[in-house]
Amino acid sequence: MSLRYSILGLLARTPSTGYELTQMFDRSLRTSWHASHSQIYPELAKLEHAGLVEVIGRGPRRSKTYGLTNPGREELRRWLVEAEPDRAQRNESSVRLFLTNLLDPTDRRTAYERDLSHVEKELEELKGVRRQLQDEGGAEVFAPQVELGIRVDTVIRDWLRERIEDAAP
Amino acid sequence: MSLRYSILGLLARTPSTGYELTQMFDRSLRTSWHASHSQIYPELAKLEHAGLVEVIGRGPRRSKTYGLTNPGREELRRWLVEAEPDRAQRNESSVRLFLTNLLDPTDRRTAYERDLSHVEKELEELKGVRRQLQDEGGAEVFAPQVELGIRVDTVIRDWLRERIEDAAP
DNA sequence: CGCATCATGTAAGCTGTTACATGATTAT
DNA sequence: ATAATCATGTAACAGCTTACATGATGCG
Repeated sequence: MSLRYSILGLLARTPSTGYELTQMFDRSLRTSWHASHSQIYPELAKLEHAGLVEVIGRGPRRSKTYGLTNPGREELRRWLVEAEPDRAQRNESSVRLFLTNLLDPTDRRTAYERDLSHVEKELEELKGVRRQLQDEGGAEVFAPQVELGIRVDTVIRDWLRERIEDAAP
Repeated sequence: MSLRYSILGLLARTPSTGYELTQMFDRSLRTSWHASHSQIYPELAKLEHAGLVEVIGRGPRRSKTYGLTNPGREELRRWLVEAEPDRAQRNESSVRLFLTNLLDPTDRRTAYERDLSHVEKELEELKGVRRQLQDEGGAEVFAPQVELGIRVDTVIRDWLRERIEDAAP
């Protein structure tokens, strides 16, 4: 159900086209929920059918801008506050971090180094976003979420550095 | 593919029955990858067919203990070291953490407090596991992973506390 | 003997991925 | 013109969930 509510959540902030939602999933939500356009367009159609979103404008190239309806806003609120969260996770990176310890020291080091450079890159990106938000000076709703991403990535980065040092001669 | 490799990873440590694997997914891997028995049994059958695991013993109640074959061990290594990681995430808790900021202050507080008590519980559990490992004194392979879980949960806990304080009068 | 738990499986339906397909608009 | 990117969709297949189904063993 997260796809559905992620879409409602993004539309709660700004009315958007399916194409724009696809980009937002790639940018803001990529560390929470991944979705591609082939899933987003059909889901938007279902949500419209259910009366939770509606087309509030049409632009060039047959683009349709969707916005939340009041029932949509209420349904999002209900899910966030009242629905029992599904804590089940499915995170390949985390599986890898878990299993990498089974490798021999050389392979382990290779794997951890690859992960480290990825996390370092992601950290830089997030810090870039934070800087941008600070420069804009506005009260961006998702600023704390960016901060959380930075802190989590920092913890992972430091842990990876320790693992690599432990493996050193 | 993570299910497949998670199973290979667990079997690399200890030969196990499908039932035992189901429990391990629930305990050790629950923060990385969730899987239920209805997925695990068919996957074991596929892995056996592919020659990556084999039945190395039979116990009471028709139980079958599976172990890794050499090709299985090699395939696990290949995946961990050579395969390009899929970084896409799909984590409902994270979606909730992200979208909760859209709620009005009262609802937001409710949602964050529910999350906080969940994380605090999970943290206590992980610290219990760490204590156990220390008491055993052995060199448990997954001790660093437990440590990482504790650090990540600590960061999330502190972030949630800040969010709740920010919302306070 | 009855209940809990161990233990394994299957099937229908939903969710997600990859690939295919098409057309509109803008920039060079 | 033509290439890039904007923009929306569909279809086949793989992965996952929920529910159904069955039987064995150990304990009180």
